[in-house]
Amino acid sequence: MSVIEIILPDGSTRSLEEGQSALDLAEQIGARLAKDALAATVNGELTDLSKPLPAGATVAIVTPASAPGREVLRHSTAHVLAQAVTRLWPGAHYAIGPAITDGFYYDFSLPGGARFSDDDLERIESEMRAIVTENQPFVREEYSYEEGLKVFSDQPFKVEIISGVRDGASPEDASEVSGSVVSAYYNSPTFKDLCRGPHVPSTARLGHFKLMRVAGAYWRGDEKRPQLQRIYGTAWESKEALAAHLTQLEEAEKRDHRRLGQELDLFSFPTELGPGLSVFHPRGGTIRRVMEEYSRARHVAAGYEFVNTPHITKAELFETSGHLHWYADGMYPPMELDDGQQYYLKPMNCPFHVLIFKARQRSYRELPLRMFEFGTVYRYEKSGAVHGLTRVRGLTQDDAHIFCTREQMHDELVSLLTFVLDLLRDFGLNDFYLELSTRPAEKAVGSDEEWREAETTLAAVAGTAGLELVMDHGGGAFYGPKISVQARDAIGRTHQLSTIQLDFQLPQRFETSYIAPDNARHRPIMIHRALFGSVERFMAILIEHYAGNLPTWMSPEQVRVLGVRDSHDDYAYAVAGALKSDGVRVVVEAANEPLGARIRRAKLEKVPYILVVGDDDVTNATVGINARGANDPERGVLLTDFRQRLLDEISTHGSPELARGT
RNA sequence: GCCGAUGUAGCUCAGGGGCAGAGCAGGCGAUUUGUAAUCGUCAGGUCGGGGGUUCAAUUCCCUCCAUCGGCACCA
Repeated sequence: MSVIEIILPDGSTRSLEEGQSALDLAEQIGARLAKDALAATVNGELTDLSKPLPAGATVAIVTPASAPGREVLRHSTAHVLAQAVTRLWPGAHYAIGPAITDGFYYDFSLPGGARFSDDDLERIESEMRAIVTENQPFVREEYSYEEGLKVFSDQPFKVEIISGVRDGASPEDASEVSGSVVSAYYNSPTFKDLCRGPHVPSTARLGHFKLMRVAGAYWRGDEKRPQLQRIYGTAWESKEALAAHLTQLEEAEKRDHRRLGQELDLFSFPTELGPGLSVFHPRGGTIRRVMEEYSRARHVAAGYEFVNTPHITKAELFETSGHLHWYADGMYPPMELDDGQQYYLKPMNCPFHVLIFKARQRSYRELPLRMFEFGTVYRYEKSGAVHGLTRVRGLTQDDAHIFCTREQMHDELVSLLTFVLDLLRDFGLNDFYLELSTRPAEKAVGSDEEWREAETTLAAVAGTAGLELVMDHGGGAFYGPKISVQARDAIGRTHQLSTIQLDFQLPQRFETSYIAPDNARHRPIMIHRALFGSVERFMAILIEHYAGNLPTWMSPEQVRVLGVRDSHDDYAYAVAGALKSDGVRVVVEAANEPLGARIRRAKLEKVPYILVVGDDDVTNATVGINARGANDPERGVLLTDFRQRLLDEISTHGSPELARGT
């Protein structure tokens, strides 16, 4: 028997006999590692523990508490889910069941069109636990196409996958069916699944999982194909890791903007108005006003002109722009007037801004011409799509359109991108990456040359930001490609925020022109851009980012003053008056209740600064400061000092508690 | 739009074929408080809407609406 050398991740080498596996390697390294081992990476590729190792390979043992380890155990848990379902619903067809972030899912079609209900999850879960107890091995088998089709002849989704790869129709599945080899895993004589693997050695290695919910999902993600029953679950390497994940889900729920919007009295969705139509209460209205005022000031400084346009328009405008052709389904149906004229609620502001450009003849001297508007638009979102403030039917965009020459566009885009990122940072977001969305396969107008030029320009501009750039092929608008700024929030979720779109098409459709130095008409190009995207959605993202603890400059109520007894109320009002003269949003709550109760209420309302004033403060012109997120209150701070601290914090958009990490 | 779940007071929730419940919030009164809940009292409801079964429906059935979790969609 010949001996082979294996390289470990730290560069050291080990000798194994030919034909030995990663499990043998793990045993050689240590009993504990062998016990932990789930799978291996061989030359960077995940494989089963039992697979014989090739000579000279770099091998790492994959253990549960690692990203690849979790992926393997989640994927294996998905198989156990499928087996449990086939036991409980004989004749069930299973489609695909991958590992996903934090868990896994599996899609099924049940006999007789049966559907899972929430109660079924419990039954399925206990069946899964039985399978885990049975300690079933995962055994890999490989077949030719024809054998594979025979083995899975009673599973139509598997047959479709195998024959799709064989016929070259669905190359995306090629990894499950590599080359001409179909791979499958058996757990028991009764359950097998088409799968590229790898898997844990046995079901006994699983167990820290929980089924989360059932959902409908279209086969192949295609609305026109059958809807399957999807079960989502989460799975982890240990009881503790599972518990930590469930706790984290609860924490995320606590910062849900819909919940905080209710608790902090910011906004609501009166059922009288209809789905996706929000109203902002005074506190939410203040946050919104501060956001908008700050944005306006920055846009003025950046050379934008402010325009206003109506909410409805004749159909013709959106026929010319092309929106009606592509997006009629997403628009509110037209109002028909007596003379047969149709009017639409606007879903976009751009054509209006084009008309402003066209209102008179333009000279090259005016370019770049930057038109800004907080434009409220209405989109008929499908009923299942509306979601809090993040997906609504009436929204306000911080929308602007820049008209410039082709020569200007590159520099204009570069300075625009800087402007965008600076503004987002001022709102406390600072972890970004960029996405470049290119020409859609079908929904697109314009020539290949124009698209190429636009995409090349945007790619060059994106490169100047020094940020990670991700490609989103085919994700552009029908009239042009876009750069979008993606931001990670405080709990690591990413949100698509600002978009910058380059558009050669609308100026043509509207026959827009300016007079150039050569005294001839030239076509401007247009840049569409929104920084918040939608004011409503941006506010929702900020609320969740800060868990409702908005930085002082944005807080609806910045300071609340509490007298210890009602004999201190006069002083409390005097303190409030001084702060009000500084432009601070301050409220006094009179001493009708014990101090502790009033403090508690102010804390629950997430007021950044609670000032408590008593005898000492009246005498010494001081205040007691109980700052949001701070551990201990400060006593006896001179009012003049507090005013200065507060004004500094507000003007620098500071968030001391975020800095403290609370 | 599709699949599943949920809808009881302003909010959070209990109840389950036979008189509608709690805590918080709210009104009134008392209490005068130094850093996260003072006490008392009062009021508050077509049990999401409509239809059906029943002697009787908030409860069971159907349907519509809304919300939640997904899928699809997202200019």
